[in-house]
Amino acid sequence: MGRGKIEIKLIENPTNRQVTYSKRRNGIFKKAHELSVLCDSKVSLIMFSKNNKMHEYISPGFTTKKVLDQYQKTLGDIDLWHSHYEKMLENLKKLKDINHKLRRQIRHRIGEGMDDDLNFQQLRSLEEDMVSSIGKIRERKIKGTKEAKFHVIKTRTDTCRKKVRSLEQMNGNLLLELKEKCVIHPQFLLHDEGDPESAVAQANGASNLYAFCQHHTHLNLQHHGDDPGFKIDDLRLA
Amino acid sequence: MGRGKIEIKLIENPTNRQVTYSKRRNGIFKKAHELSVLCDSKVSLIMFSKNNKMHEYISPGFTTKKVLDQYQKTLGDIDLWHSHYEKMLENLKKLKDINHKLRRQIRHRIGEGMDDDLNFQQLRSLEEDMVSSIGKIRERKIKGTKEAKFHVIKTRTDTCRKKVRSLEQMNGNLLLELKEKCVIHPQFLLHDEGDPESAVAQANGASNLYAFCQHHTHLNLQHHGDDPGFKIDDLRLA
DNA sequence: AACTATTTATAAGA
DNA sequence: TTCTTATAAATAGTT
Repeated sequence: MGRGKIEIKLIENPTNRQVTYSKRRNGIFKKAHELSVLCDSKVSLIMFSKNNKMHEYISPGFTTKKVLDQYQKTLGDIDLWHSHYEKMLENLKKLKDINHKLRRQIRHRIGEGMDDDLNFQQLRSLEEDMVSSIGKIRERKIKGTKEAKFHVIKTRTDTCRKKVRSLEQMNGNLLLELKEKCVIHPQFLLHDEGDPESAVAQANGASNLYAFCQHHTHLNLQHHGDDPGFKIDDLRLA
Repeated sequence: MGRGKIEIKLIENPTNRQVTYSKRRNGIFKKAHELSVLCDSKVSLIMFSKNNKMHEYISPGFTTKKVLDQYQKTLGDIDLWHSHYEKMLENLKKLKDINHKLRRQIRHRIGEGMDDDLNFQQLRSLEEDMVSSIGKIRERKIKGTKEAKFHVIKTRTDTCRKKVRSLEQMNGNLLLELKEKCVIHPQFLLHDEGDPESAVAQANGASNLYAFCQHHTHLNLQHHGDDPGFKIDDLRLA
């Protein structure tokens, strides 16, 4: 309807297209409104232009939320996010349930909340169970003590060894110094020589000490924060 | 546009209205489609007639879910169910967290999972705590035993009393029978009379027995299923 | 559902 | 964007 008839296909000229979009949009909105008045019907009209600008018409006394609700209803609750939402509700309920049970269990184990819901047999079994648990904890405690003692001893031993090595190296250095002096003053050459193994041991000692330092210098923290184990994305709409 | 001009107001005649609804609806759908083709725009058109029949137009390559998503986006995620949904996600996460912690606590209390995450001090405190808890459980067990014994005694006493009452009533009945016989054979009238209190006691005994029966007959189960403590409606869209 | 006299929407131009 | 206007399209009332 206009000066000339047009084919219904994409309008290539952007300006022209924009003008047509604007005019026809208003036309549709007007007609949508007329329909909702004439026939008392509810209309929801949402449009996005090519540049993603949104325009909306909604019948008076109606809301987009109502439209969506009724839309769900009409389609029998099978579509869109509804089933997803239901699953989430279920999940929530289950978690609450589990939570409740866990809390109850703990209450019993700390000797509370047994007045209403535990019979004698259950109390006896709980007691037995806890006695055994305490046993495990004590074992663990003892094991922990032993390990701690062992650690102390091991640390002491290590420290001792380090001192020995350090002293050995020092010894080696002194020996070398001594040798140099002997070159200058050959008269000292008679002392502390003729034991090649000693020199080897000293060299190894120094080498080991160096290795030890390297080892500690290159230690890095490998722990990278906490992992919540829960991705919000997992529960978003797919 | 038509044979005559019409005012834009509700069409009272239902048939007429239905026809107009149908015609104009098609007109709008056609225009919506033309717009989406001519201007490459996305259109979502949802209508409900007065009798709640739904009709929908959606641009090709578009879905109602996409419309909704884009709608949310455009309105800045502030509207509709989105915030509600986010709250639910948060809730879910919190519950999972709490659950995790509770499980850990229980693991510790049954003497498991202590290798990585409990130091000696914590183990000692846990042990102390559990010893005290066992104390409470034992107390409770003893109390339970006493109550059980008391219950046995009480039951025995009650049974005994019931027997007494039953015998008293029987006695009363026999006495009445005896009196009747005395009317017929007055020669027996000399035995077992002249003690009015005895008759009163017997009458009371019988009355009590009746009351007891009534009491038990009218006992009803007052427990009405389980209450999940969780209303799905609470979490629906308001 | 089809027809058609009329009204309405709008394409092109300003 | 808005106004104008010739013309296409939609549709109210009728059959």
